[in-house]
Amino acid sequence: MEEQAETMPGAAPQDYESLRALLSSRRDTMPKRLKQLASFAMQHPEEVAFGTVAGIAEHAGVQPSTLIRFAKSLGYEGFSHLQQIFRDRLRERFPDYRERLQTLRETEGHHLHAASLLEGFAGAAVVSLERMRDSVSLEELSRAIETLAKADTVYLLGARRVFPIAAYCAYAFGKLGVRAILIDHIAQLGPEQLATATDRDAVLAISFTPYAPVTADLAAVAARRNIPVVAITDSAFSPLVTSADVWLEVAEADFGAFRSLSASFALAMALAVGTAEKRAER
Amino acid sequence: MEEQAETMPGAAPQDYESLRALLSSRRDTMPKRLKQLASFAMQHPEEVAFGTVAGIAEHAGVQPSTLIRFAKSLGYEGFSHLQQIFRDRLRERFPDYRERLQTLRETEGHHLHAASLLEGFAGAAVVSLERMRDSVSLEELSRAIETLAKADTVYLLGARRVFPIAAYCAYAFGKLGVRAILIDHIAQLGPEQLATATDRDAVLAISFTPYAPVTADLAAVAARRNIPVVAITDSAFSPLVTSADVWLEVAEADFGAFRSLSASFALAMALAVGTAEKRAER
DNA sequence: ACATAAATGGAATAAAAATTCCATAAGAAG
DNA sequence: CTTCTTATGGAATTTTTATTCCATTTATGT
Repeated sequence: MEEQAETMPGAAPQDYESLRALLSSRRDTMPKRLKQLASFAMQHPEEVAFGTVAGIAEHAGVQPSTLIRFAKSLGYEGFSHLQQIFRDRLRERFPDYRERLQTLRETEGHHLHAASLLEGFAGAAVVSLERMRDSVSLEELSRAIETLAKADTVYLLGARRVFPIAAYCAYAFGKLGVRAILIDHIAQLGPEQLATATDRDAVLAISFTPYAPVTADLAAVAARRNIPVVAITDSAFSPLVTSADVWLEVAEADFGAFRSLSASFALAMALAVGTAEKRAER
Repeated sequence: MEEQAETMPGAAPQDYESLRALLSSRRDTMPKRLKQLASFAMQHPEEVAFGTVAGIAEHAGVQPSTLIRFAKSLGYEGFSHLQQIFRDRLRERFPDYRERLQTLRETEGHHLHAASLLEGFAGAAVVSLERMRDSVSLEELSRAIETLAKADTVYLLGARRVFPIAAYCAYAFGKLGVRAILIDHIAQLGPEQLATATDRDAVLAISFTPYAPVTADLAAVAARRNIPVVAITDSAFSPLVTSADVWLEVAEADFGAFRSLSASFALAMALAVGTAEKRAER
């Protein structure tokens, strides 16, 4: 009775999709570490395709031997065998729009609408990002980073449609160890939330058409009090421009009535990380 | 005078396109076996990316040692180093990537850092969006839209990193005339904010690794009370999956320690608009 | 044709990687 | 609480893979 040992007798999935399915179906019965690995593998398939046992184990936070156990528990002979599945997947696929349109065309009526909505928003986001890549002034971006890096505390200003960006900045700055205060204007306390700012701090203000009056007003107040203002906005005609020491222009594309926020997010992230790194230099 | 040995002093191409260029420029001056190998490599790049020295040597009809000589003659430390270039190309499977890097390389030192940060975050966003386009299940997306369209009120659940998405949904649903309540968990009142929800409403829960416990907990509470739960999450192993009636998978790419949110945003927008339109049909 | 340098094949060696094994810990069943 | 099973971490081992080295061949210039 030796040797039968592992779970599935040779019934290991031979392609990525079946593997994915198997993993999903087993997610409730897997031991902790194996589950952890399964999750990692689905999130970083390229890493599994190219990495070494030791490297992947480290990134996934498990022991090397766990990878082998994992592969065997799925029916493979060893990790190398499992890795082959991940590699095959990368070999096959190359990006093409042709394929995408084809898929869209083949989508049955029932799902067609959902498909085109998703395609539309994803498309708008990609366009925005592409456009930003060669429209943002690096000169200004560097200056913005300088300004924020010098500040003691960064006050984050963004209302309505762009509030999510300001909220994300609060998260990112926090994680990076940069003191930041999100002016969320709760109970209409915006002015009071900003009241503690001095000229040794800085304001990061975000606003797009139609410009929320609060943001413009508070930015103006800050400027009058000599607090450095960095602005992210969509044109030279924005009310923020007059209050800003440095301003960055981002033109987002829209789909239907909704404009993308992707480019602004990317820009905000670059600002946050840039600021933290510049501070670390000191 | 030993050790200088190889042709180019460390000036090895760092990306596929430069390598390609170097190879064609040397086409006429290369010795027979190296030329043979160069030609093979250009014709079977995947094989070079995935294969072993012995395997590739056999296919290309040369000795294993020739591969090492080949790599060194191009300025690499060894074959493994050269192979990395081929692997990177498969990882970053996007057409104009090359062009991007070129621009980056031309950027002057002063702004280089800002430029690469921006490029990195924009790149991660685009990768996420592309990936989502062929990984999201339209079937599930349609079901999610159905579920939300039937609901009286949509309760929005998202904490920490993904809070901005939930906040944006609140904005979008509001504009579209769909009643929605953002559970912002202010003063730790999350459970109370959700208390008024009934089985005629629905919850839209969003959470990615590392999953914020609140979100999982509240989603579980909702499920127990028979409130339909739609989840946006990053893998089948997410704690949200067990509570969800429908769940949508989005795997975001990251740059440095920060993961993109672009794909999730696009998906959330599609959900919101899809929901509003479906309601209008009635 | 000869001398010299460059290129090649192939075995030997070194390095890196995958896999096994076992002691211990955590968990389930009684 | 005890016993038995399953899961886990980590070192030891084996296997695979890359690289080096050198004897031999092939090309190059005089």
